[in-house]
Amino acid sequence: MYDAVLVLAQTGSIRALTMEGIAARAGVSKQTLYSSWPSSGAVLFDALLAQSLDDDGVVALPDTGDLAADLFTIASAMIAEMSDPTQDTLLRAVTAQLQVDDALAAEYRERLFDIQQDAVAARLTTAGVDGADEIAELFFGPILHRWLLRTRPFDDAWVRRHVERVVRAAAP
Amino acid sequence: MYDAVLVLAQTGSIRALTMEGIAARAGVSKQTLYSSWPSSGAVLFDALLAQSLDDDGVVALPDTGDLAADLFTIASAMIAEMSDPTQDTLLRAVTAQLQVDDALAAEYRERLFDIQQDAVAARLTTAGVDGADEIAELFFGPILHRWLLRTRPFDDAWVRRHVERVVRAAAP
Amino acid sequence: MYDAVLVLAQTGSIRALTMEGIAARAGVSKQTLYSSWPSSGAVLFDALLAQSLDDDGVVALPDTGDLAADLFTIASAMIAEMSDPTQDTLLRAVTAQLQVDDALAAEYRERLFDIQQDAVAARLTTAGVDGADEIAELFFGPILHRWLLRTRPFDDAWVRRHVERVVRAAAP
Amino acid sequence: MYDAVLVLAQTGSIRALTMEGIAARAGVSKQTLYSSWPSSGAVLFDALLAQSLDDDGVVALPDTGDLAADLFTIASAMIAEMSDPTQDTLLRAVTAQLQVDDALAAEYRERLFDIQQDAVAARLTTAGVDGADEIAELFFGPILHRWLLRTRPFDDAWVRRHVERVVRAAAP
DNA sequence: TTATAAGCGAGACGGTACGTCAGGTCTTCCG
DNA sequence: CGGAAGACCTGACGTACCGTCTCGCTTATAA
Repeated sequence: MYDAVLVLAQTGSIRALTMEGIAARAGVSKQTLYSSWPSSGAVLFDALLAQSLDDDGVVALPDTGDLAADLFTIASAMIAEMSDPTQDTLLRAVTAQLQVDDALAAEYRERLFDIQQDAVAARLTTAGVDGADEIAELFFGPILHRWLLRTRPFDDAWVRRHVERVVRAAAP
Repeated sequence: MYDAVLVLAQTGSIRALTMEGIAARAGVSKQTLYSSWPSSGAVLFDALLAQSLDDDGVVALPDTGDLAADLFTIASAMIAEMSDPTQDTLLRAVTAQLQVDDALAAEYRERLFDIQQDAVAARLTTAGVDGADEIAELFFGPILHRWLLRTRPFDDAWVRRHVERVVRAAAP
Repeated sequence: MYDAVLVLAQTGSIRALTMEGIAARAGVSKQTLYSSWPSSGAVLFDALLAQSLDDDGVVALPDTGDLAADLFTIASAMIAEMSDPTQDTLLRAVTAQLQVDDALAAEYRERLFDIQQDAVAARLTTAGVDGADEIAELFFGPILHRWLLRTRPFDDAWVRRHVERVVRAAAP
Repeated sequence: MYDAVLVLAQTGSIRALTMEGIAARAGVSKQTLYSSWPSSGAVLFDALLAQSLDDDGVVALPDTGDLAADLFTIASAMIAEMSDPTQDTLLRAVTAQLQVDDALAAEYRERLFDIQQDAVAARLTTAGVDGADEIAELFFGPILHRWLLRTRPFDDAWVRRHVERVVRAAAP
């Protein structure tokens, strides 16, 4: 099932990611799809999740003792993921649905976003940062911003500067 | 025309914002709509723009000499706008379309986002900040993040802390 | 099982008489249903049969020596049965299926219709009528006609006149 | 549109006469079909009507002065029509729907059946028959009966005998 | 002033996808 | 090990919008 989603995300446009299309591609009836997911957004989201978990199974963040270096590593990994065309297509499709579907948005927060953010916040707390949640937002926000609005491509130098700024802002 | 969009954005759900619905509400044929805009996203976007411009006509940012205070004012204004239910509905509908429609995304950047960002960057430059564009991203990113993911409601205290962090990060 | 059919025929519309619905109502899996009957028509038909047989067990026609009186009795009984809402619903559902399903139609003739017709034909033969089968058709035809097309409600006076006409037509 | 229906009625089984199939065969969208007819039964019925009217445009019954001969002509024409495979398929499909759809049944009576019956009743009245409506029922009933239940094929000898019986029953 | 054209409303149309229902088949698992 | 349970594919249902199109009716300009 997820394979079908991924294939469509790779080959077709974002518009091809419909319940009808996924069912057809997976050789599965629509009914079967609807019995497992209530909407195309939910399927895409789970496919995304499955895809992410294939990689590492759990969100394990590095802790080398050097906060800036670790944040750079984390950001680079995120960006690499978001830059993969398949992931990008899926993420954008899901993001579009999140605007429209509150239930899906809540699930997204619970099962994907909060976990990431909490992990980063934990790493920040380890480094002695106060208000780690909000610093985590400061860390994620601009990355989301650049990706969502496609204002500028990501590059390592920017990531490095971004991390420096976050670290500086986190200082007491 | 824009009135129709706004009425639909107020009363109906986000799903009601279709070409068909707008045309019907405006007492206009679909053809007339299509002759002015290529997609529902474009209509919504222009309605959004028109709505914003009704308020002030131009993006005039304050410059009291106190950077933190000015950024707080700017952020508060943005947040107030994004918190208005009508604007919120419209913005989310447009944001959803931006993921799918590249042309619309480009127009959005040109006609709405860059202007805001450039204005803030200019204000930052005035305050002697280096790399103002990236600081502007740092400023907007977390606000977008909170709004888009609805992680937490906005409140003045958070805005104040956020601005402080941005200012601190901008320091040389 | 038949109970489920009858309950559905009473309470729901004719459209509720589906394999799925009957299985659900009977608390039985569809497979169980299919293992005993090949189609919804067959279930309905057997339910109909069971229902009829509950009443008298066998088609026993009166023979008082007065042909017209006996035909009137027979017709009245038929009409009473067809006027019962539950029976009516079932009969119409079966009749609809008969048009589509030849096997069912054959079974219907063998197990329900021919028996009735032969009984009437036998009664007619007893009364010295030639070509009793065709007279039986003359007897049943208009009743079926009125019921099927709902042209006019049944009433005793009409039945009486109808029987008279059949008797007159049967005369040598 | 009607062509599509007729082609399907000829080539496919009675089960192929669906809204989806008709639309596809006619090269028309389902919406267009639904904008003209509320159900497949209605389309089939109109196709049937159009087909009948193509032949003669109006129900013109013969009046040679010889009632039995005229009834024979009428019955033969009816039977010929009902024996045409295409017409037969259509008629059975419609008949099946009539059991389920009251609105369609009413329309059928008004636009097809009553007209036929009234014409025959008028011819009977011309011949000095009392209660012509009920005699018309006596005339149509057994024909419907034989066709509907497929008890026996039609043949001229039976039709002749049937007409004789009707005439005899109609005598005062 | 009248003819001509442009613009607009209305809405029909071929499509695609939606979400649902029922029909039959096939596997699985329990007694 | 045989039959009940339920998952599954299929196909049709009726609906909502999409983007294109044709039809008349205004209305405004030019002859």
